[in-house]
Amino acid sequence: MAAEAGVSQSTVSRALAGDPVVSEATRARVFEAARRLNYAVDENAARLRSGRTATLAVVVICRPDEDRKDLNPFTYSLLGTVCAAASARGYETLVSFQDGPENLSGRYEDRRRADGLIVIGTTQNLPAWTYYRDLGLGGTRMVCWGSPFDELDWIRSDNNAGARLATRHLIEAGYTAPACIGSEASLQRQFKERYDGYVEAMREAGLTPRLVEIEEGISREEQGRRAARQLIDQGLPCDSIFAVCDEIALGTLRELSEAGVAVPGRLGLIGFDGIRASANAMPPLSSIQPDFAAAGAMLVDKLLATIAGEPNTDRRVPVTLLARESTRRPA
Amino acid sequence: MAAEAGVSQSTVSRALAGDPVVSEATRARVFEAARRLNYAVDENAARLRSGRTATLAVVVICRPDEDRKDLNPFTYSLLGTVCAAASARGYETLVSFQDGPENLSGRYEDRRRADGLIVIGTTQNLPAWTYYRDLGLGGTRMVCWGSPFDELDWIRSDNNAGARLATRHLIEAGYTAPACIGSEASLQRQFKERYDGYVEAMREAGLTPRLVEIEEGISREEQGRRAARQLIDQGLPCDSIFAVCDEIALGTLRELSEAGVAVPGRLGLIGFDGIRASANAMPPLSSIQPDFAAAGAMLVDKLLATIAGEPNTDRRVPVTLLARESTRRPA
DNA sequence: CTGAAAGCGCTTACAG
DNA sequence: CTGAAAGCGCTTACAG
Repeated sequence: MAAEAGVSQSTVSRALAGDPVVSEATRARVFEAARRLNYAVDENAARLRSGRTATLAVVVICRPDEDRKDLNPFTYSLLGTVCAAASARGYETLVSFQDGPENLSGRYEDRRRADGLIVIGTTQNLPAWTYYRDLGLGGTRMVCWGSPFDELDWIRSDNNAGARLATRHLIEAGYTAPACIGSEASLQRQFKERYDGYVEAMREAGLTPRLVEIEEGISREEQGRRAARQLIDQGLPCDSIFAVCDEIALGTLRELSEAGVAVPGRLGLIGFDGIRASANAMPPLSSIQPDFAAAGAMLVDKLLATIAGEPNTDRRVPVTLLARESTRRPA
Repeated sequence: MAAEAGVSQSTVSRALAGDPVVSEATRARVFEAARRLNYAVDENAARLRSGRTATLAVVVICRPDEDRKDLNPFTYSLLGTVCAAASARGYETLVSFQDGPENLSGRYEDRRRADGLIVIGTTQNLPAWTYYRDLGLGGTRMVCWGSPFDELDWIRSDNNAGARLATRHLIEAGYTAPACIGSEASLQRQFKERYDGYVEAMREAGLTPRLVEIEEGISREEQGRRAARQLIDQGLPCDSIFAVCDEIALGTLRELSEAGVAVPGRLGLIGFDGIRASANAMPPLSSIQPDFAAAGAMLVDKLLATIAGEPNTDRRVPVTLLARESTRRPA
């Protein structure tokens, strides 16, 4: 390659790396030769020598034995925006889906495979999150979405603002008894934050909060179904529902629909997360949507700041109201 | 590290790589030392020296300017199973989402970043597929899902069998005039295969096929909506619909639903792809589901066979019928 | 079964 | 602005 361009190996390297010190004429000659030979830099050698990997590892935590095709679509959307944000900043992404203890492995930095780690996915896999917490405490650079722990760097939706937005939307639409299907105790800490926001908005409106606590150890959809069943069995002591995530809300909606409860007539319903499937529900589900692109960008930027040893205090992804047909329109 | 274990560098390498030639006692000593020092092999150096990357690149083609969170969920599910299959075979996955010409880059092999390439994603981006076709013709080892071209290795659903399954399901349920919302000309060649299967099943039942051709250049959902609108405007000259993909079927369902057409009473509806969102539709959408895990495994296995220079003739992913509420039950 | 030595293909001080 | 040289941390013949 150096021979083809008629320069030294060093100059080839500098030209291709965009070092401004090489002359324009030389650079052109080198690029032309590279094109002729279909030459590309061996990244293994480059990375070995330079010590930089320009790669971020993205770990998606799954529920044990969960079918890969059935992951929460929220997770997939977040994966997409994380990879896009990394790419926009010149980083490639090494992606893996992990569930059981036998395939947990986050030693990307030690192995010089990546400069740091972004961990996303289901909260419902405590052993996996414990493994990654310990790794992070051991010095691996990482940022999380959905960790049940607070020790490590994380990014989350602005859950308080979103829950207040949802609750006020119900109240402004004329509902006077919004209940919340959610949890104070779930490993998914965002649920508690959303419930707290709901409680605050209710109190401010002079209304009494009502929580239907979800059951643990079953799918989100099934949680929504069972909570709806419970409300139906109690004779529907509410006129609307704020469900703390869309997957739960979709289960709730199906159960209500099968029981013949009219939405939004008899019961208004709003979820949280703004997943795409909520638009396909009937009626289309109102929701609170985080800015997905911002979420991906914030995860990547926080990790890059950590790697560079710079401060980065952004933690909350802004959210907006998606008012669709599962809630009445405000008067 | 070698000092810590009291052996040579060569022996450390052999022990950690699992070379059966090293004695059990030595291996144990090396592993113990690695644990103490928290040592991990520098993969850049290992890969440089050995020439193997144990990595597959996975490229997801997006529609230009498409929001990363709005990709067809089919694509995300396939991404998940591809990564899982690669991981099960000892390969890591370098994932990137590509759309515009400025971020098209598939030179993973040249750069020694990966041993080969799996390309999936939307068919609706001809420049991207053209780029990858040329790359493949130039010798890059790759396998595709969704390419509008036939030149390269590909894996697809068993579209003929699936379409026949769907059509016969409608006929057996008592529908006598199933139409097809699909395409003979779409870049998505799978649509033509599905239409052909529909036509065959219709002919075998002595029925006359009817195609509602989708419009190009709009989203799948919008294609479904417009086709439904067209049928409604024609006074519904059919009693059921086979839509060639779920995203189209969901658009169709929404349009029918807004127009007050009862599904499955006035019109039966079945889609294709078995995406998760179809289960959340109201009524839940019947569909043809490819075996996603098999799809991911077949893509990876075909690529690994190509890399190893071995034959691999598997191309068709088996499909099954998902009979849900959008079609009447067979008598 | 283990060790000494070569070399994978780069980047980067250092020198000019 | 360019080149000669060192060396990143491994793996792998080769020798014993």
